[in-house]
Amino acid sequence: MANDLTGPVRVRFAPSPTGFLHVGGVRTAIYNELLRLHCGGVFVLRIEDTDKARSDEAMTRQIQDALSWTGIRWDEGPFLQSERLPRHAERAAELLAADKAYRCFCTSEELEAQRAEAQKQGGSFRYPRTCAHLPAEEIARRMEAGQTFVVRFRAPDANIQFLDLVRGDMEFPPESIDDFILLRSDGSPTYHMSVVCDDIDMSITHVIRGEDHLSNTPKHVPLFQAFGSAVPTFAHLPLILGPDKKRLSKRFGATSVEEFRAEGVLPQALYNYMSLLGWSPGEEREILSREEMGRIFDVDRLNASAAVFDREKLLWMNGQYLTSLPLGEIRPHLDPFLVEAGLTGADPARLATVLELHKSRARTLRELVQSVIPYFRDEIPYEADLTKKFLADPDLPVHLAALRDRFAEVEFDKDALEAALRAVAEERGIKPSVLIHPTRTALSGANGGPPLFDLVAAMGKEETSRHLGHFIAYLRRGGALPEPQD
RNA sequence: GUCCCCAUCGUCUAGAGGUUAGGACAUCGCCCUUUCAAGGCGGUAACACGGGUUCGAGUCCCGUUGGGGAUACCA
Repeated sequence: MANDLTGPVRVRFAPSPTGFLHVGGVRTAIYNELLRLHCGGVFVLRIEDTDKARSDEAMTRQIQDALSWTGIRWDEGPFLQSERLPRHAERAAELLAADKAYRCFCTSEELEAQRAEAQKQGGSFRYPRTCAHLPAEEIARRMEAGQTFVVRFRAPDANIQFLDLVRGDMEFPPESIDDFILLRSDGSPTYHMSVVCDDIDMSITHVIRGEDHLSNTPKHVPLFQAFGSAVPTFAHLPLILGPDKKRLSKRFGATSVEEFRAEGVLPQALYNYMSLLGWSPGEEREILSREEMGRIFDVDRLNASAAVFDREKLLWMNGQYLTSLPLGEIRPHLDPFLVEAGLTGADPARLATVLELHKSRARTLRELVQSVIPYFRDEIPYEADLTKKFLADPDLPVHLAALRDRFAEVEFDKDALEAALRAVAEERGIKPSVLIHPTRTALSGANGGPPLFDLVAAMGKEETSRHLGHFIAYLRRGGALPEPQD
């Protein structure tokens, strides 16, 4: 059970397609990928779709899309577990033939009653091995009579040991498991049978999965051994919690990849943030690419305690990526938001300019696109509490009119515009800021944003003049809405 | 109920017996600045509790408390 991480590994991510890929799943996939990136080897994608009632093809597709979008690449698969069921049953039959498993004729009802009784006595229920040693003739007789049976694993009576990279050497007493079911009465394999069989067939060396599987592992280990197969090394990742320290739920916002995507989170940011939830790179840098993390990934630095998902930090990190990534790289992710905002027809050059101006000011792609909408509007909506102080200055319309006239005469680059505005201010004996703030409102309707002269230059001569004209008229009307046109 | 896992600032974490307990998000203040961000500088803020072991414990052991997981012919 040496922690041998020197050679290539074979890892797998095995989600159930029962819904959207949630953040816990992505993180598991990421750690699998990082180990594969670090050690070399193969990353297998396996879809555990054996619960037909809850799985469908669309969800399988969805999970692959979500993984791809996040930037996770697998080498083999996707393998559909549902297609391998005959193989699992065949392997279970081998155990039966080798007397490492046996037929059990107890009915669910009987067992249910026993379980209820055991609970009442204050203990846990283990299958009492009622059918563990039925004589061959008895088995034959019952089968003859058409009695249904399940196939149970003959659990060994020895301590179960395995290596968990997160928690160290694990040891469980034999009582911690019972003769669990391998094949249901309809002959279909159970989860435990399927996973172990697949992990053997796919030569998985390292099983990285959620902590909810930790208590399944004592069942899986003796099964590997019963098949005479090498037991993989495990890593059980702690769960991700919500702000209430309970299992992460929808109550506190997005929990799936598609939701974060729809909010305008970049895949790089999601990948980076998720990888840091339960693992630390051992250096103080936190903004790390997938490649860098792959290089320095070290399972010893996986954390054993559950982590609270911090949406604020994710958004901060997204802002960092938005600021540092060149526009060309984020552009493809922007398109759905541009469509949503009705900006698909916008002048591409101007769009690029204003996106550039605003991208370091937004935390999400959605925010970014929202902040850019005013540049493409005929009318800028003014907020009353923003314009109040401008309305209080009776001279302002005249000042702005003068500014508008001056702007009409200058070249539209930011230095020339700034010089022009300062000149107007000086001529009129006012501070530049008296002109700057209302101009910003006239052009954007907002009180924040990029440097004013960048904004004016991006807006262009015509639009600037028009918006200033509107604002001057608005101020002259005393803030009233324009008269309706006939 | 039983079994298992976990426990450092509000949150993510560093810390492998001797540290002024470090960083990041959030928060507060200052600087920069026409504004908003970004950035820079600084502040508030943590070893759950109780026993051991040790010259010395955030670090090792036991217990308590708290949180989580598992207890299926689900995966």
